[in-house]
Amino acid sequence: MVQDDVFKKLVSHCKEYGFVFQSSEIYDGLGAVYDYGQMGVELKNNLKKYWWDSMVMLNENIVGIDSAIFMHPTIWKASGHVDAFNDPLIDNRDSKKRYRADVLIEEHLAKQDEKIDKEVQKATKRFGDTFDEKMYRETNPRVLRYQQERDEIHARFVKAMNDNDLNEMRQIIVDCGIVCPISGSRDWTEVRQFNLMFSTEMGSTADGAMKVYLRPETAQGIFVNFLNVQKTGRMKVPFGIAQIGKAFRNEIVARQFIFRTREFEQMEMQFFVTPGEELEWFEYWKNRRMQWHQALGFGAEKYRFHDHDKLAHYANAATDIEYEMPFGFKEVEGIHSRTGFDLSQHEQFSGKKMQYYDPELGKSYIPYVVETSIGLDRMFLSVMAASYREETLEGGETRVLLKLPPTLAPVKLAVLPLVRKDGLPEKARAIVDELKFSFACQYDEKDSIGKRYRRQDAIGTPYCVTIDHQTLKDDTVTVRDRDTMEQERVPINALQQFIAERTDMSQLLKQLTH
RNA sequence: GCGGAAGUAGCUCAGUUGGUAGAGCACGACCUUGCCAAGGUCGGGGUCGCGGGUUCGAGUCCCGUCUUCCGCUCCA
Repeated sequence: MVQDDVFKKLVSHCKEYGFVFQSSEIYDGLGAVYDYGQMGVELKNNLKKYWWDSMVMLNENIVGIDSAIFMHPTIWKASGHVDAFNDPLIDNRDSKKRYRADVLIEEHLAKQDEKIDKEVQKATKRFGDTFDEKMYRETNPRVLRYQQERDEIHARFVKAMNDNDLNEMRQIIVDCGIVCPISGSRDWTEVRQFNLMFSTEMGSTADGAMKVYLRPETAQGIFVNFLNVQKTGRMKVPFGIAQIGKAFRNEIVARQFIFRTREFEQMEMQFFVTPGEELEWFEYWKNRRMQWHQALGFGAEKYRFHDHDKLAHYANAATDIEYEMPFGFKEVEGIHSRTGFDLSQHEQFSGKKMQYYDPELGKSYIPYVVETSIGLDRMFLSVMAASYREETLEGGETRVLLKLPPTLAPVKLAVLPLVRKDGLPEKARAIVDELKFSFACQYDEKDSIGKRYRRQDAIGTPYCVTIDHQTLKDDTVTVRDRDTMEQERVPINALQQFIAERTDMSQLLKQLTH
């Protein structure tokens, strides 16, 4: 309830101060699509830089690429997305619940298996040691009948899935008398196909256009360029390829502000290793990635790993890094040991060898992949949630501030003349003109100095430089710290260094190297 | 997609039994003050989410629709 409140305020704050706007707002908005405003884009760019530098700059065996959003449609067959991202869905009219039709049928088949096993178990008890289970399964009329029913349904189900026959799937559900677990009713809607991939057409429609997809993940752009980068970059396993880019998923339900959107940005790094070493590297990247998050200083207790119990078909280890959002611990980053699945698939579908010749081992192999994949928009949300504060000051006044890591702040410093006369504005402008080549600066002379400080607090500006009458005499200014609200006097010619050593990206990156 | 709630100025909200839209903050100009927001004067800004309907008249009642939030569902 209280947390809910905080979340609402955060969303309002994002809009009011130009961080995040709803897409197409003047046309009533477009569902689950958001735009980043003048402050948001700066924060987002800084997050990208933090990630990119930590990957590409700090690791000599990691390089970046920027692959196109459009890719050959066969790539999505090879990756499994065409099949896996196509769910046949069915609704129960009484409970209003939605199910995956294939899951309902699979569950029914599993129940059928249980029934048979029960019969066998009963018989085992009855006959004791002399019981021949195999014989019993093959000859007992009741078991045979159950088994036959089950096999028939199974055969129909497999065929329906292969043919993508939605009507048949519904018919199986009806024929099996499958009921909704909630309502117990058999009042089912039609089965509808829901494709999580957006598609469009490439080329002239007159002479038969090609259906192409908007990529549902950036990873495949890395896999299909694996050999290009390895060969032209003379990369040796183990090495990694990093990429930041947009991806698109037509989510059935996309909610919770920018946590789940239909158009989103990923920062992914695929690390290619010798098969057999992947689990060590998986551990290595788990720790490296957690360190990256925690270096932001929001507190270690805000993060946790969530290991997957159920692994995807391509993975042999997987974990999420979760951050405690106002609505609970939520996945921000995934780390997966993807084995050789992706490259093998592309080898098979493209007919091209996707192998690496290892000079040390003296042989070729398909490298295994350890993936780190972070949702930039989620990361953005976690940073905003972690930074948003409402403070009560001595004297009962309140202030709203974004306690952003200075390195990530959209504006590094505001330059403020204490009064709008006596040449102070001119002096302030001169300072901005000098520092704007190094830092994102803001100049503000409107309203009282206290009000201006609060405005900067609200967008997370770490330092406010104030020009007063003493400045005119000795060329010093006061620098006010966002978090402590304390001021210190700094000579103008020392400002550049003062701000740099507190806001430069290297300050954050240096925490990662030990 | 289903159920529930909501949508009035940039933000937070008020608006009576239906009678032609308000407040605070924010924003702009000027004056004043000058180191932690909310002094003074003046001003800009809303076809009340959108579209229908009922009515002499709809922010208010009815229907549809869009968007957001919560729950369900989904998230290889």
